[in-house]
Amino acid sequence: MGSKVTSTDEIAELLVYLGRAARGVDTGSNLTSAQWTALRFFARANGISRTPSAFASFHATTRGTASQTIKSLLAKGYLARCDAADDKRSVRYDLTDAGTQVMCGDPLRELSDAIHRLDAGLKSALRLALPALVGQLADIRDTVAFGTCADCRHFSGGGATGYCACVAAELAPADLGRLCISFAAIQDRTLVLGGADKRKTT
Amino acid sequence: MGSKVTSTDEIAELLVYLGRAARGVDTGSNLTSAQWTALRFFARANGISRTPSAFASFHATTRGTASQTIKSLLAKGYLARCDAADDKRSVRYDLTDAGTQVMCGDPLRELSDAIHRLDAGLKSALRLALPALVGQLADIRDTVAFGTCADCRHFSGGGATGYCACVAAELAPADLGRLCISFAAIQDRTLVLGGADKRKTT
DNA sequence: CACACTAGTTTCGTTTCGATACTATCCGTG
DNA sequence: CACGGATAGTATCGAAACGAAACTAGTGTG
Repeated sequence: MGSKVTSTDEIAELLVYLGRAARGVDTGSNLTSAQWTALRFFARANGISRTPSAFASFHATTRGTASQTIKSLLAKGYLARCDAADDKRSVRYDLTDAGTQVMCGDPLRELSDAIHRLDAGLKSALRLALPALVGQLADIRDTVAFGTCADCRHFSGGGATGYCACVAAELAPADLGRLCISFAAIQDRTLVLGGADKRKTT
Repeated sequence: MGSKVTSTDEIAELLVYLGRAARGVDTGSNLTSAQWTALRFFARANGISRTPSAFASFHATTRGTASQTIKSLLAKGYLARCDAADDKRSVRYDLTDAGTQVMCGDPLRELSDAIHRLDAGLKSALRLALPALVGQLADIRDTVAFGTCADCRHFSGGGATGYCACVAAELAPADLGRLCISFAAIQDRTLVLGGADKRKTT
């Protein structure tokens, strides 16, 4: 094989291309690409997911590297250490006010603008297809996926609040719709392999 | 300001996430992420686009870095220097047999598989939405976009052959459907999902 | 309580990448 | 034709990003 190019391959290429192009140009506040990804993650993840380990698996890197990235953001004053969990090993990082401030200059905004300009049909198609794709990929790799409650198998109930079968509790409105490390994609397919919670961190 | 999260932002995040996750695990043939991207590009670009400069703008990097990546692939014997243009400054690189061989182990295959498993409707939606998105992004940034003839404004005529208004000539079948540096996106694409509203597997 | 395991951090060496400078070639203008 | 200015490609260097490994500390299971 190798020489036959299907539309599937083309889609894959475009995804990689967009993912790289999305890094954009850093205007002003000089953060590196990794730092932006981290800041974005901590801005968007729910309480139980704002940890170095969770960010490491989200960013597909090691915990050591993740720790370094976080440290640099701490030094800049954009993140604050905030350990308030029952597990004393665990550390939670929150965005500071300066952190939320600087997020306004996120270079990803360019990509958001481009998406915003898309035809509404195309946009909602993306809104459906991409989470599904993330789920498929995580399934193939047998790794953790990330996603938000709306696409999560653990979630039930709609409206302003809802129930998460994973933490076994009603969700705070603030955490609803945020990135979650315990996310498990809803699969259209019937071939789902069993485990609801498959985690693997090296 | 920055705290309201729209579905647009979610899409952008997912694209970045997928783009990074798509790097996959390198099985066997140890090429770096940049080297894979280069190899993929030279495998998929048409004649006038297989140059260091074109790759540099495709990969959103500098010509110097692009040159280095290419050099490493030359050393491995996956690319061959092949300057046959009228412009003596310009250099064209082609994949060697070993290069096409090694492309079979492309880690991007995992992502392709994931796409392949998607519902057909979602997949064709991606096939429409992503090129449009690339076009919008290039438009906002005022940079070059990359794409294939099917989505290109310069292209007309269908079937096995077609006319490219940019090179002002009929295209060789081999170059039809390959990446082109002179690509210009068709702007107003809308999603027309046929009557078959798909929700199920296969 | 011993053992295995996980969370987080630090250190170190490799690799990668961007900025810069340099050469060769093309092209337009007088 | 000569002379700039622009463009294609390359080489060099320093900063950073990253992965691997070692280390500390807390958890939980037998």
